[in-house]
Amino acid sequence: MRRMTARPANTHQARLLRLLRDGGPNSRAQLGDQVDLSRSKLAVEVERLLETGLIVADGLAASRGGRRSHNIRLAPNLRFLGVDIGATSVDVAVTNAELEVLGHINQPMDVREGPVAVFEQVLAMAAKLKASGLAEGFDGAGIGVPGPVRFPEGIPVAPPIMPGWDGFPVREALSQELGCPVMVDNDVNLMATGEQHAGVARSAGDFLCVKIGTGIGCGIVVGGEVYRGTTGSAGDIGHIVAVPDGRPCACGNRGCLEAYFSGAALARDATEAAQQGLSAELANRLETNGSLSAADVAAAAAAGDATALDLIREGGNRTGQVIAGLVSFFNPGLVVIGGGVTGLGHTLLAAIRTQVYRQSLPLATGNLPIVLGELGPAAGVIGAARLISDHLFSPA
Amino acid sequence: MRRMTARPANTHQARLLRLLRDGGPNSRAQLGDQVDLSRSKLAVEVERLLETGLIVADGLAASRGGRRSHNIRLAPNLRFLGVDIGATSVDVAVTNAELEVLGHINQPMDVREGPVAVFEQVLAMAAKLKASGLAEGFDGAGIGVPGPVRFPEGIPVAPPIMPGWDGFPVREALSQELGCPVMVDNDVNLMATGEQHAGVARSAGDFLCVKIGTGIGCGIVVGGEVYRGTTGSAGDIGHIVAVPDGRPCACGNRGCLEAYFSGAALARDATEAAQQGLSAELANRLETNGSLSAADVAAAAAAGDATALDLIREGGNRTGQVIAGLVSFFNPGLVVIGGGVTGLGHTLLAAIRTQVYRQSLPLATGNLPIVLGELGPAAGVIGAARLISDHLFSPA
DNA sequence: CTACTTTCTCCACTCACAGGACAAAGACGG
DNA sequence: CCGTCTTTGTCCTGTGAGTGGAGAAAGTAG
Repeated sequence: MRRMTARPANTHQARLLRLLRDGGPNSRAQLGDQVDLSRSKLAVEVERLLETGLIVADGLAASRGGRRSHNIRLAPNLRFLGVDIGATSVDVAVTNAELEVLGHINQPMDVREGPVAVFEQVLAMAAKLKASGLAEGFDGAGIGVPGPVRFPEGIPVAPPIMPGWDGFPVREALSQELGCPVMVDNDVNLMATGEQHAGVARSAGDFLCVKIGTGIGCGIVVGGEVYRGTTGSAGDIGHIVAVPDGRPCACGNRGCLEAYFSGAALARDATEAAQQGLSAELANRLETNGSLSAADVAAAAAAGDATALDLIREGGNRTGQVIAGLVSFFNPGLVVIGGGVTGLGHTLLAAIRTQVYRQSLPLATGNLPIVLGELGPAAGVIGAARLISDHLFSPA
Repeated sequence: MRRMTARPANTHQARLLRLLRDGGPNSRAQLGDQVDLSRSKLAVEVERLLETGLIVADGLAASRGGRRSHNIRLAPNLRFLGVDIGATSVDVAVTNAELEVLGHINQPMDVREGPVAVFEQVLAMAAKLKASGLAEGFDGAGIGVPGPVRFPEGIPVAPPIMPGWDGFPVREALSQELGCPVMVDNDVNLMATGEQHAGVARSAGDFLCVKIGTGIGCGIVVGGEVYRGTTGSAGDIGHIVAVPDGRPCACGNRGCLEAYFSGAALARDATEAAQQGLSAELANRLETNGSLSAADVAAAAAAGDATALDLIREGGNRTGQVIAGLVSFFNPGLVVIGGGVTGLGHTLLAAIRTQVYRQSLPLATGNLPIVLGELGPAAGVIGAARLISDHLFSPA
């Protein structure tokens, strides 16, 4: 099937497409109220968009006391692919033009196997979603990778946990394979984008989105736009020094945040605690599973295990100390905590909150919500879909 | 005398005014090359600006092989007032429309005496500059204050070191007194603005400007625009925790950066060292002056005093550790070090560089210059003039 | 059937702007 | 001194985006 070929011809059309994406179907009159254009001009632009097939006018809305309006909506067959590549698993989802998730698959994977193997798996997952009848094809795809990206070109640069990806032209390669436009970004930035589009950060202008998974990263949003830094590594807070001359870290330095807290560090510390006989609960799980993960610690904590709770609290304290510094520096209007460890829930959140409210400036924390993300694993894929849709809904 | 009453009527005019401000006098043809407007349209806008008196056409430039061009320049009698209020002194300067400093006065002052007393002094200093013939009046004034500011209203909010200023309508009050438009910002932001306009940061898009004076602050520039945060306290890094559970700080917490390094901390540590007999050089100066300042430490260090050098190095290390964290987080393209302690020079810079290059991510530090500001005490007043000129050279 | 409301279309008019023709003013060679 | 070339600046007309009003279309309420 022939996919979306047209792009908005001007900023008015782009504006209209985004309104329809974010606000759902609308009449011409309602659109007119939002865009500050004369009805005549609006009608012209809508007509042109109808010609391109990007939007359709289907059926009439109920009357509101006068002539019934035509329902204008984005083409119902538009489909975006959202891909969120983590360190140990992939999420792939299909959305419609309104970025509603129609289907979502998660599979384990090892990012270190390199781009070729990973993309093979991603394409198979995409094919599976297609086969299930959710899409006839994709009009665009957004990809998140767990490392810094040279954004304009969509190429990972010097990613620590996925060395085989350095310099691999992700955007170009996937665009070729999928036959549609592709945009690539850091997974943390996409989580922030997702929470901004459909989650807790909907009304926030400047906010931070801390993702605690295998590692720790932070999405930075300034004035509604993701800030990526000079070389695309902004938000890479996992190796900020939390304790001067502290624990050795895998990166070669000492005292990095990730040496104290992250999915990996938590699993390691829990294993150690179990082996030292500090917690029967954890030892039990270790024996059953052969190894411990962050999820095990979460479960143990939920069961009331004191050691697990201590580990979470201590990690939260360290993380909170670092976030406190970032809050003083950046003065955000909101801090979102997300990622794989969200399962640790309110114990973690409480520890982080305590540190931030205690250490940051009162003026910066005065009215600062610190909350868990509300989209969970969907945040990344929604953010990815939003990324490509923002790109496609821009003047060509 | 009647001052500047007009404002640019549209973005084209604003653009032209800024070009003339930043690039100096120009012909219509040269302007046309820079603004991507047709000559006809350009001629119209220039004509209108000439009518308002914001620009003047004086004399003809030398021929470049054809008809001689008219020199277009900003009205030569335009004057901006730049005020930089520090903790212990004020800088006041007059600039022309091109933001060149025509006269600059510095006087000691205590910001804790409150806005009324301070403004009396500032107005006297402005009158002095006026009396010396540098200005017949001011077309606008920019003011920097050492604390957070609610920017749109120009009102300090909860400033720690100047409690008497909390909520004082600085912008409105000064605008009334001076009879011209006034803009207010944090002094650190203005230093960043100054270095961006006329200093080392001229070509930087995203950069940090760390000001080490009585306290420590950091100006954040994102995409060429100062980032102020949600409540105007962004960049307030003095009370970021450098050492968990470290030295007690005046703010009530422990281990704050300012407890380890700042003009005040350095003076205190030097006094202590002198009293403990660790340094003859410092003891000497203490006896002579009755007290020690950061400048004394700088002088002692310049004379080769080991204790002074150690103090600077140690402070630089602590500061560098904090900056390293910010560099990982923000991934700037440049870090500028400035403020009163610039006199500590390369000993300080070397310590900071060492820490940053050692602790931050290689990708973030790969091509990251860390340099001293080049404008010294003029940075703040130039930034202040730039602030008000940006405001006035915007469409009304 | 009339009065009123809301939605949408059509049309004439305005205005910003581009782009070319052209005038002004000088350099330079003969 | 004169023609030719170059650069600068002005004038004028055509075009296309956009506005705003008139009015048609399609309803509801009485």
